[in-house]
Amino acid sequence: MGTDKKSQATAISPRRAEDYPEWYQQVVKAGDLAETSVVRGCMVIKPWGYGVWENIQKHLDKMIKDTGHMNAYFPLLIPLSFMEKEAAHVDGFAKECAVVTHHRLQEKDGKLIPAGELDEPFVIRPTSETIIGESFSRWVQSYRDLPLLINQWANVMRWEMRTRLFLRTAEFLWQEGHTAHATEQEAVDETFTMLNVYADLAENYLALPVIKGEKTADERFPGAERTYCIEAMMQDRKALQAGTSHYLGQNFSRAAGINFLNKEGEQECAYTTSWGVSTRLIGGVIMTHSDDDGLRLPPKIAPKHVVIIPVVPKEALQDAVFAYADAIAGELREQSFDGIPVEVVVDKRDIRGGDKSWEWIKKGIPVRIEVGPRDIESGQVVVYRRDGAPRDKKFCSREEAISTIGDTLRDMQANYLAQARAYRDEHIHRGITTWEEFERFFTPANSEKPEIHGGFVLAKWAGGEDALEKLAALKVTVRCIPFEQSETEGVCVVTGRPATQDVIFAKAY
RNA sequence: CGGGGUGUAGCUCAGCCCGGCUAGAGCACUAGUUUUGGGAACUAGGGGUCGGAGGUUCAAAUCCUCUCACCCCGACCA
Repeated sequence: MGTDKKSQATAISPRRAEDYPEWYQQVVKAGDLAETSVVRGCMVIKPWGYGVWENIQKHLDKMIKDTGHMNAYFPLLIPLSFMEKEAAHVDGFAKECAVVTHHRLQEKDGKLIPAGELDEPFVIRPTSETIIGESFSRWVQSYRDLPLLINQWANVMRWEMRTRLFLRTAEFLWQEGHTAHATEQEAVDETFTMLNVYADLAENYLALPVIKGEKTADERFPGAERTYCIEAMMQDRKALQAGTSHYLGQNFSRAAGINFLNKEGEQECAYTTSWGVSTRLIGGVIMTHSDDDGLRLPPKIAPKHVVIIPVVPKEALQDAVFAYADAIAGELREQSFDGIPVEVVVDKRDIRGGDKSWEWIKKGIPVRIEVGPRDIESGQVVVYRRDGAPRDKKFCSREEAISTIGDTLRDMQANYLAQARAYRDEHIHRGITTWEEFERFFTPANSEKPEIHGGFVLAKWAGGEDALEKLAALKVTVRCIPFEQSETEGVCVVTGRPATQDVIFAKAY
C-alpha cells in the first residue's frame, strides 16, 4: 500500500525538473529556513535560516576586517533631501522607497491614525550612500584622513513589486561597505579587492562558483561609474547576481561634499566605493546545492554539522543510548575542520526515528549519525552523508567516526563546490554565434510552463538600443563582461555588427 | 497601475452556481493501546464569530453592494 510520502521517491515535491520555482519554495519551507510574514514582501527568517546567515556574517566579517575595514552603524532613516542630491541615484531608487511622514499616533474612534506630520519626510534606507556620505563629509578634511574604510551590517528596504523568499524581499539583511580615497587608482583597487573577497566567500565558504566581471551601463548601480559583480548559475541555469562592488568616482562625494586638502594644498573631491552582499546569498546556496530531498548545506555555513539520532527500541534502553550519544557528541565537539569547531546536536525528541532522519535531510545537515543498543554492544555507529543517497549508510567504529569527521566535512565542502562547478561549466555555451541559434537556445519548448532550459552564453556583444530590445523580448540580459577576455575579433551575436567584447548572456533572477 | 483569481480549523482545501437541520474532510495537535534499526496503525478528543461592513430574506459560508488582504500574469526589479 504505502502512503503518499512513502510512494514518492523524494522528500520534496514537486521535483526540480517538474516545477523549479515551486520546488524552491518547498525546499525553503521543508528546510525550516524562513516564511513569509504578515508584512507585505517581508520574511521571517527562522532559526535554521538565521544560523546560516550568522555563519556567512562571521566569515565575511573577518575578511572585511582583515582587509582593513571597521564596522560602524548609521541611521535607518534618511532625510528625503539627501536622496535628491545625486540625480542618477534618485532615478534608480525613488520608485522603491518606503517613506516615513509622521511621528505620532492619535486615537480616534478606537482607531490609531498618524498625527504629527514631519516637516521633512524620511525614507527608509534602500542603501546608505547618501547618509554615510554626509558623515564622511564631516570626517574628512585632509588627505591624512583618507582612506576611510567603513562597513555596516544592516537591514534595508526596497518596495519591490514581486518578492521571493531570500532572493528578493522588501526588507533584507546585508552588509554595505563604504570607502573614500584620495586617488582614483586607490578607489578602483579597493573595488577589486572587495570583489575578490566576495568571490572568495562565494567559492570557499558557500561553494558557489562565480564569474567575476563588470556590468554594462544599463545594469550599473544608480550613480556608479562602474559596477563589478560576481555571477552564479542556479540549477535552472538562470543567473544570480551574488555580490556587487561599485566604483562611484566622485559622483557621491561631490553630492555630499566629501572634500579634502591634498598634499599640494588644493581642495579635492574624494573617490568613493560601495559594495554589498545580502541574504540573497542564502537563496543562491539553496538553488545551487539542494536536491529533490531538500536543502544541502555546505559544512562551512551549516548551523550544525552533525546530528546524532539515538535509536531507542525499548524505553528501558533510553538512558544507556542517550548516554552513548552524549558521549560521542562530546568527543565530536572537540574536533574541528579548517579552524571551524564541529557543531553537534543530539536529537532526543520523542518522535519517530524516520521522521527525525527526514527532517534533518530536508534541513541539509551534512552528517547524520545513528546510535542504538546494538551499536553500544559493538562500539560502532552508523554514518550518513547528505551528499550521498538518503539510505546510503556506512558502519564504522566510534573512534573512526570521530577522528575522520573533519576530513568528512572538508570532503563534502569540496564535493559541493565541484558538483556546482561541473554543472555550471556544462551549461556555459561558447559555440553560439548567430541570433537564430541564440533565440532557439533561450526559448523554452513549452512557453506556458517553461521547462529548465538555456544557460549562460559566452559570446560577442557590441551593444546598441536595438540589441537591448531584442534581448528584452527573450527576457535575456547581459550578466557581465567577464574579466577573462579572449581578445579576438568577431561579430555581435545579437546584431551581427563587428565586436571584440566577450560577455555572458543569461536569464536572471 | 492593468488583467485574472482566492479568502471557510494551525496547514491544504471541499461546500457557494441552485440560500434551509448542530459547517465538513485530509494533514497537524492531545490522550490511550499496539508498534518501533528509516516518513506507523487503530480508537477517542480539542480546535471555526466561514476576511470585514452593510443589504435582500422567515432563513446567508452560499445572493447583492462596498471594503480589506493575499496570490498569479503583465509593467517594475541596484
